[in-house]
Amino acid sequence: MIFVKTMRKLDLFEKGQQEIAAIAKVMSHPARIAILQFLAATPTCISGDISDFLPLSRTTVSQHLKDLKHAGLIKGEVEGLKIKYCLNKKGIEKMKQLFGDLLEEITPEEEKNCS
Amino acid sequence: MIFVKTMRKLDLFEKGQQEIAAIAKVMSHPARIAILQFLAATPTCISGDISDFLPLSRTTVSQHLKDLKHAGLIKGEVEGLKIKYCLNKKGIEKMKQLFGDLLEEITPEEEKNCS
DNA sequence: TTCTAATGACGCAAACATACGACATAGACT
DNA sequence: AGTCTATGTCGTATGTTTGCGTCATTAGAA
Repeated sequence: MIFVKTMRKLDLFEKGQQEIAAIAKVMSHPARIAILQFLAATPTCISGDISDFLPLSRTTVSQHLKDLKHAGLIKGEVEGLKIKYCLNKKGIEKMKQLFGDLLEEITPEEEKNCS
Repeated sequence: MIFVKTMRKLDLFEKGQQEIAAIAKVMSHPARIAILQFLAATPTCISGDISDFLPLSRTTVSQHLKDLKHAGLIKGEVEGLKIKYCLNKKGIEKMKQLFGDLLEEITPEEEKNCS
């Protein structure tokens, strides 16, 4: 493997670090947060009225949905012409555990503080 | 405010969504995760042997440290020529709470699942 | 069959992130 | 003063993300 100066070096890190970074990246845009919240709050797993709900074009929302789906945080289910989206319990749980473990690991103990 | 086609629309979202997205963005690179873990594991808040520890150039690590500092997750303290870095308890706690609240909010209840 | 509506895929332009070498600075040590 | 060392800043090349318009597809309606 040849590394050019500007090549990303993500894979030089540990698998756990890569995993949490990947899931954090998905959460790093307010639109995707908003989509997750919308799906959590909407009892009937309604499809792309998500586009109407967000201040973004339908195309852009579709893109964000793809990212969320790819990360395993949501699921899509065809229902005639429309598509029902909803949270993927398994993916959300996974994320919860990843973040939980990390946050526990990096909780500072008082005596280690510099100032 | 004029929006060109390609302008980011981050500020069209709610403040809470922006906050969590911003903190998630900081966590979205394995190098920064690794730095936080290193600081948590190193009792003596050691400075830039972080660069030696990571498979990145000193300049790049410095950049990541700046990002973490800017996000309030770490602190730097000058000590003669060297600089002691360590976790910022307050920032870590804040992140913990933000993620905790969100994860609780988007926890799917069984009956809402599509499939 | 033909029309319409919901959606994803493709491709572009602007903005942003990553990585690094080269330079600048500032403390410590002759 | 000069020199070395630890560090940050700047510029720059390349890669990635965001946002959207346009197109193709597919399911239902007429």
